[in-house]
Amino acid sequence: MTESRAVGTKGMPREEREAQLVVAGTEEFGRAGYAGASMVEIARRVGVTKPLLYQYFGSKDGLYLACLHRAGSRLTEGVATTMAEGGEPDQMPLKVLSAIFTTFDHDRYAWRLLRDATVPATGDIAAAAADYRRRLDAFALLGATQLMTSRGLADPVDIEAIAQVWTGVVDSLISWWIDRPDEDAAAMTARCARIMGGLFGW
Amino acid sequence: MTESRAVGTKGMPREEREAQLVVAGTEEFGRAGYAGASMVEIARRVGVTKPLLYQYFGSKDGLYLACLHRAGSRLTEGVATTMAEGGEPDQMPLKVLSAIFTTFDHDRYAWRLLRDATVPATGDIAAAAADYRRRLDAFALLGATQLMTSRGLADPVDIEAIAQVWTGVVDSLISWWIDRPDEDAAAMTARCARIMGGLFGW
DNA sequence: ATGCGGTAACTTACCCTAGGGTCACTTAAC
DNA sequence: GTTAAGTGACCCTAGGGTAAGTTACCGCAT
Repeated sequence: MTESRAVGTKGMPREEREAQLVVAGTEEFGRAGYAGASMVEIARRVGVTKPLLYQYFGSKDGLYLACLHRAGSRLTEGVATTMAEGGEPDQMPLKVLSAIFTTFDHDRYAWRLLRDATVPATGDIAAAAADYRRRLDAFALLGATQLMTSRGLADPVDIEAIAQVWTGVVDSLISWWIDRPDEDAAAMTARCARIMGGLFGW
Repeated sequence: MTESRAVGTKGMPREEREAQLVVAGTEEFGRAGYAGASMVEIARRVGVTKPLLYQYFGSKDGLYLACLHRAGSRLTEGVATTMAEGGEPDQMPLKVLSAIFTTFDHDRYAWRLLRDATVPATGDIAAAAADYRRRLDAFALLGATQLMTSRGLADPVDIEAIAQVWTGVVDSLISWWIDRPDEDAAAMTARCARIMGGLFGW
């Protein structure tokens, strides 16, 4: 903890402090949601006061957007890379999960920012989050289509539903993981492999 | 809508008005979360003002608890009844889904109250919600255990994870359903049957 | 080496509004 | 005329947002 420094201490360069604040913000927004999170609490976590937070990010929305863009871009890039590698449709879900777990091992709340229901219904945040969700949903839809056509189930609305359920599965796996900090990405991936094997009879 | 009545109109009996307010509250809390929902907005939906809401429910927490208890008891009772009927482990998930869809066809937001991350971390609401979740999780755990032991997968931690994923699946199905008001409970159940058939190769 | 400005990091103390919560009152119905 | 349904107008606090100042560091000229 940066702590008990005298007033006016220079502290650390802006870039580094911003990174700290984005990490703290991601955790707090992820935990309590946009509406439930408090700016002073986020500042306090880093050992700094609110005005600095506002100087760097302008507003609560500004901070949220910074957190959201970091989470969203890392997520979409990671998933895009994994999907681009291709492979058996049956194997894709596990590969994608593995990529997500590895990327967010030390940042487990990030995923939740894209699916926070408490952000204002209109505005920059809603638009940005919807955009990231749209991109991820497109991947999910692609994966679901490949998986289902390989099994002769082709109703497009069913496939939409499957894609959404898939994101819900990721959601709940991450929530479960958040509550078990000792389980690392590799263990989590292995667990999912085992579970899917058992459930789908592979 | 009860609308444009003159001031001081007797209106309707308390019981009926309370029921309306609980319905409106459930929708608003479900949509925006505890932290994001506004009491005046909930009153406005019913065509009434805030003081009446407070006279009947005492506080925001009081209203939330009323909504939560209605949702939670209906849910746990419905699931308990369905689980008590017994049947093939493979068939239970669909039976439970069917019960949930039927019970909440006209009250689709109710499910979300049990899983709202924006309620204060301590206090009556958190305790009550945790209790309902605990009961539902126990059913999920039971179902997951039966399903998995029938397939020779017995790691208890894996089963915990499966149970949690199951609740996440319900969550995302309901979210998907909320966005498609024309799909009724029967259609939703049929869709799930089709999807599970395709995915699990039944 | 020292003093001295400029700048960047950071704070204290404040403003302002949204929204939770209350009071005193009005009117319809029996 | 008593009671229950309902209201307009208010209070108060939490929390988003800001203004003005304080201190440390760095580069530089002497």
